[in-house]
This record gives sequence, structure tokens and C-alpha cells, in this order.
Amino acid sequence: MSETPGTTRRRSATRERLLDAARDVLAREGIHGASVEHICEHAGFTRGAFYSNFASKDELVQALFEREFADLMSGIEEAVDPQTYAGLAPGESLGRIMDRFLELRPPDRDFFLLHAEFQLRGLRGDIGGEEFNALWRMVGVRISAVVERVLSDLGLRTSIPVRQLVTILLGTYDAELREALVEDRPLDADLLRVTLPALLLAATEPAD
Amino acid sequence: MSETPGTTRRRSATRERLLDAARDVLAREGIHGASVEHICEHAGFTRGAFYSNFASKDELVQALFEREFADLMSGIEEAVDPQTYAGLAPGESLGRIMDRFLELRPPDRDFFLLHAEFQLRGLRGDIGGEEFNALWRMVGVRISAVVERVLSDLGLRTSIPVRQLVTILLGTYDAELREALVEDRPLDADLLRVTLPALLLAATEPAD
DNA sequence: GCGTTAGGATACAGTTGTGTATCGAGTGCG
DNA sequence: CGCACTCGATACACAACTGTATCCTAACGC
Repeated sequence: MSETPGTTRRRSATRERLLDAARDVLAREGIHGASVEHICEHAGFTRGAFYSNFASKDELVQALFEREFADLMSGIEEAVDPQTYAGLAPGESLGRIMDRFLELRPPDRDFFLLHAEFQLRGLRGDIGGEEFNALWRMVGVRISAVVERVLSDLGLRTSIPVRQLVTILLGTYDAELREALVEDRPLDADLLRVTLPALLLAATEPAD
Repeated sequence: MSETPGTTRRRSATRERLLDAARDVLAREGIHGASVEHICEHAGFTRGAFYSNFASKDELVQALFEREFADLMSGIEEAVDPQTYAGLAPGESLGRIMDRFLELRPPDRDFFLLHAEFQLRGLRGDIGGEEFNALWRMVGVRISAVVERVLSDLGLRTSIPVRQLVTILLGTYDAELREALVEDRPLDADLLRVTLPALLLAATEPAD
């Protein structure tokens, strides 16, 4: 993503600044609530710059979504890299992966808010919503694959469908993040790094 | 809630119709996206009726939130009523409560969307947001109390903080509901009624 | 049935926001 | 070093929405 030929340095810098501003403003005011005007003034531009770079607000939102999603995905990929947990005691793997992920992507209120907005678009079938659903499904698939690989490394298999296991994993992460943000406290690392992996391992059995 | 003296029958019927319409329209278009005009025409009124009943859109949203929340709360209260699970085999209680709750409040896309919108308000500190946070905290407390009572009935105590347990419970429910809605399939009852309770029981030990 | 009042419709003014067309300045290239 | 052109600013037309003020009619008491 970048240096498309024919795009000057100046131009892409402006785009980035607009996207950065959009991240802040959209998180604070919501996708519908934020005006193009607000985004521009937060970026230090006028609407002229905006419409020179994006055809509409929807296009900006789409671009922002893609950027944020790519960031998230690279965080996941880095966290689930096998060398993250190579040579660890059995049962430590999941906790270590979670640990690494939390390190790479500490709680980020703005991201959470944006993500929630995108999610709503997906559920509503708004513009770009289907794309969100598809990408999010990808996250689920990716996590499933990792869980399965880790378990097989440990010589275990799940006694419940992996899909259920992933739902518990993602749901708990999401709920804990939300609670922490609402109560304005740090994440309960113990829940995510110890309790949750232990619980999930309780739903496995030795592979035959 | 109702028959406030001085309020005629006609008036409160109009209010209800407006609230019903708001539920649909707000779910479909989002709180910011929906115009008062849309809500009114969906209810079969003009804006004149609206402003005769509510001072502003925010006030309507607040009223709707309160109505929805009261419904949810009564669903919870009814589901956690001790006679729901009286005389059941140990370990069945949580599953039975969940069962009953799903029966009383089957998946409802509109409610889910509304709830997500309210949640965003809470996180952003928008109008009425703090109230949402407070009521939601109440749900957490209520669930905690029930979990503790059920466990004590069974002669068990948690080996992890109850708060963590509740986070897992609510998070999983939420995630499963979301997935089901996105994929347009029924809820995975097995996950919520069997797997989840079993998993949570795995995080308990006999009380001394 | 008749008058009174409450509740809803209609019409209007003002605000906010989008998108487009045009203009001017700074940038990068030869 | 100057020219061409890209990019961002300014100004404008237009659409959507909110909230208010006024009018009209249907409900209810007597």
C-alpha cells in the first residue's frame, strides 16, 4: 500500500494526514456524526484538499477501514508467529501469543470505537459493510488455524468444535477490552493471559 | 411505567407508536443517521406530533433506551428466578438459566444494533452515555450475584474472580449473537447451553 | 349536542453539511 | 532559474434536517 506511481509525495502525505485526522474525529463523533469539515480542520486543511483526495466521505471511511484492518492483521500475524512460543512449556503457548499481541496492540480506545462502528455497518449492510464482514471472517479463520496448530503441537485436540472455542476467545477479549475502557482501567492481563488459556485447554483432550 | 396522571390515553398511545417506529428506524439507520422526519413517517405521523411529545431527538433516544433496558432487565430477572432451575441436577443450573433467557429473548437483530449504538454512546461520553454505563454495570452485578448463588447452592466456589467469569459469560454470549446475526443463522445453542456452562464449572472447586 | 382544550398538521425560518467549479500558489522538473 | 502543472483554498449552489409558531380538528366533559 503506497507509492502508487503517478502519486506525488506531497499528495500521499496529505492523504495520510487526512486519514489520521479521520481516525480521531470519527472515533470521537462517530461515522455519521462527524462532518467532512471537522475532519479537515482537525487535519489543518480545508474541504478543498479533501475532495481533491477522496471522492466522498464514504470513500474516506473505506480507506481508513482498510488501513486499520491491515494494521490489525499484521499485529495478529506477528503475534501468532510460531517463534513467539517456540520451546515454551506446554500450555504456555496460548498465553504467550496473547501476551505478545497485547504488547503489539495495547488497548486503543479509538480503534475500539472505530471497530464498533465498522461492525455496525457490517450488520446493517451499509456501504462497505459486506467487506467488513468478509475481512472479519478472515480473522476468525486465521485464529482458528493458529489454535489448531498450537493444540496439535501440544498433542491435543479439542473436545468441542474449534469454532466455539474461537468465539469464546474473541468474545472474552472483546468484553474485557470494553469493560476496561468503560471503567478506564488497564486490561485484566490475568484473565487474558492465564485464566482464558487455561479454560480453553480444559476443553481439550489428548489426541489419539 | 405508564398512566401518569394528566396524560391522556391518546397521548401515550402516540408516544408508544413513535417509540416503536424509532426502534425500527434507529436500528436500520443508526442514531445519528436517522432523521426525526423518517421516524415520524414510519409511525404515520408528522413532525408536529413528535415535537408535541418529545423535546428533541435526544430525549426520544433516551426514552427508547429506558424502555429497551427495562425489557431486557425483566427478561434477565425472569430467567434467573430460582424456580427456573429448582431441583435440577447439579451443573444443569447455568445451562437452564441460559436456556430460559434465550427463550424469553430470542436473538433480535434490532435490539442488538440498538444496544451497540448505546454502547458507543457510553464509551464516547455522549448524551445519556453515562447512564448507559451505569445501567450496564447493573447487569454485570446482577449476573454476578446469580452466578455466586448458583455456585453456592451447588457447594462450589470459583477458583477465579467472579468478575472474570462473568466477563467470559457475557462476552461469549455477545460474540455468538453477533456471529449468528452476521452469518444469518440461528444461535449455536450448544455453545451457550452446554459448552459454556461446563467450561465455567471447570473454573470452580468444592467450597471448604 | 356543544363548547373547550389537547394533540397533531402545516408552513416557515435558520442552520449545517455536501459536493463542485474556479482560482492562486507552491513544487518539482528541465 | 523559470515554466508548467499539481494540489489545496475560496466561493457558491443546493439539499437535508431541526425546531418553532400557528392553525385546525377530533376527543371529552357537561
